[in-house]
Amino acid sequence: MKEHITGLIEQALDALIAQGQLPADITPQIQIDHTRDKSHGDFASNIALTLAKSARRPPRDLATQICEALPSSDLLTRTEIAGPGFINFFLSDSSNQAVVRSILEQGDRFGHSDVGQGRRVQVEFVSANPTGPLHVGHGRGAAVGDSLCRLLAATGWDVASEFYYNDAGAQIDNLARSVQARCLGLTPESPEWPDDGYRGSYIGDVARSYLAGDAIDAQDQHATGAADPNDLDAIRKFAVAYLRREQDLDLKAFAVHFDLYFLESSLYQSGAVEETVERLVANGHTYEKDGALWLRTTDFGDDKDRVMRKTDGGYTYFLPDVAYHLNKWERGFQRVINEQGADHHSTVTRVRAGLQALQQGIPEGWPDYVLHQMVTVMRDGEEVKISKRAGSYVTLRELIDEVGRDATRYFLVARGPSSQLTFDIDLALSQSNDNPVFYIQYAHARVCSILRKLTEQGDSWDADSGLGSLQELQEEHEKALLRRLDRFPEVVANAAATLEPHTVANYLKELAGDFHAWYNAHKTLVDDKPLRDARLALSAATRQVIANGLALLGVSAPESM
RNA sequence: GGGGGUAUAGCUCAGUUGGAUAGAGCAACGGCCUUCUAAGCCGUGGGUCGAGGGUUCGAAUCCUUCUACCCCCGCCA
Repeated sequence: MKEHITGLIEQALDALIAQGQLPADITPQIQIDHTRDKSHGDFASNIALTLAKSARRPPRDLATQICEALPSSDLLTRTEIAGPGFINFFLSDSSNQAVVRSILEQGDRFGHSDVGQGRRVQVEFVSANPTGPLHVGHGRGAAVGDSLCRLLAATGWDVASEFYYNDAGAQIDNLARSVQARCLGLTPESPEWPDDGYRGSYIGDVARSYLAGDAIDAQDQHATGAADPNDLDAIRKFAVAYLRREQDLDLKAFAVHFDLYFLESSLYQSGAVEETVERLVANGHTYEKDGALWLRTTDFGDDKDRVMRKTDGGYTYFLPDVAYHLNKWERGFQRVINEQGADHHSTVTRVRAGLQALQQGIPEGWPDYVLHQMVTVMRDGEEVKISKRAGSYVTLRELIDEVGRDATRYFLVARGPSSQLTFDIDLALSQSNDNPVFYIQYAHARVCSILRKLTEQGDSWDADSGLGSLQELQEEHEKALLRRLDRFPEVVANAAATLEPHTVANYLKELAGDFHAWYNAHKTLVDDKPLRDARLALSAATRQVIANGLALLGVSAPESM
């Protein structure tokens, strides 16, 4: 529709230029906006305002001329000049109602598009090391990352989701020593407890399971426990598998799927890390200082250079990160999106710098990052500090168990990633009725209920009849709902383009609001059959869009509540 | 000290990328269920869009300077 109006304006401008009313050298940027206030029509353009200066004409005069030059269109009933020089476009009823047919015809594909054109995109998210269960911060990453995958898939991208983790570094050693200490009967209070050991009670669970000889099958890790508390390698392997399995269960409960789990250790085994170092050295972006090997990241916008090989010969974490991203590039992902917590912000510059220093033709701003700000958790009116080492934090699983998967996902995805998020458990529990996710789901369930009622009455609904009598939809509530439904594809496209899933959540809240208002004001199952069928068509279309939108957020659309 | 983020109603937050009179939900108050699900609807009150300056037809939105809070700034990941 926007394209249609843009085309009309273009024709009008061309005509005015041909008549010599406008200078030929203007370069109009035609912008069509949805109106905020329906008294301003359905769409508005500021074209006369932006052209006023170069045309040296008062904007309202210009607007009048443009309006007069507009070709006629079946889709419009009228245009008007308003305010300082806006041109408002009023759509005909039939063009407003056409969206119902589109929705019912396209079904669960309504709102999808093909802007991605089948290009590949990789989304990496969560990427938690297997040193403990997933906490609420990981949950935000999971909710946002998974929703991004769904949005990108819906807009025509070929999406690959990936989870990257370190199964061999210092933190894993720490994990193994912590589990070993538990195997030996130590507790975090013991004087012999390892420095910086993981203190959470789950470490004791891992130790017991190890000693019991349990067999662990995770998505990508398998191990069997042994009785020997002195076999640190066996403990390490077991602990990693055990905690990976825990995380798998967390992710499963959250309905989040990964196409690939990528091990940092594989980059060492394949020689990718060494190769990366050699290329960086060969390209002359490195130097030796204090017995360490440095990368001159300041050449690429960092505020200071970074150590890549430590004096002990080991590599700092960011070097495998660079090797990993080179690997992504070499796998053919011209677009990569990394969703991570904002506390990893400093790695963005370093990884990009390392990739530039490799001189492999990787674009400067590659890869994309979506950084979500911290989640603070409130319980009993107090902030719960997240500390894996101290073992005091709220796990994702606890949240899912307490407030449900749908509410948890919705809460975590409904805010812009760049905003800090407070997850108030007490609020989510005690006032779960006020949770917006129920409000949206309720709208969906209500439509299902109407259709059930129809069936109970021994009646059935004829979609063709409904689509044939859409002109019956003349109530203001119905027009508002039609306008809202029409915007869904644009909302999806915009959310995918800006990587902001929360805009879908906001849209759904508004859509549900429009529906509830209509539902209360006007009965659907009326005796007047054409009107009834038209309303059923509108209801079914609303249900479809709610279901499609919730699917993008990974939230279910229940048929009854 | 440097980098990133945030600041909008009492609280939690939107604000369609610079448009017309800044919006929801909670909380407060008052209404609506013998009628398709009241987890709903309708109404009332509530604002110096952190502060100052700038850009222009037009700013919550862009630029700039401050202020406050959060996160990073390790040869940890």
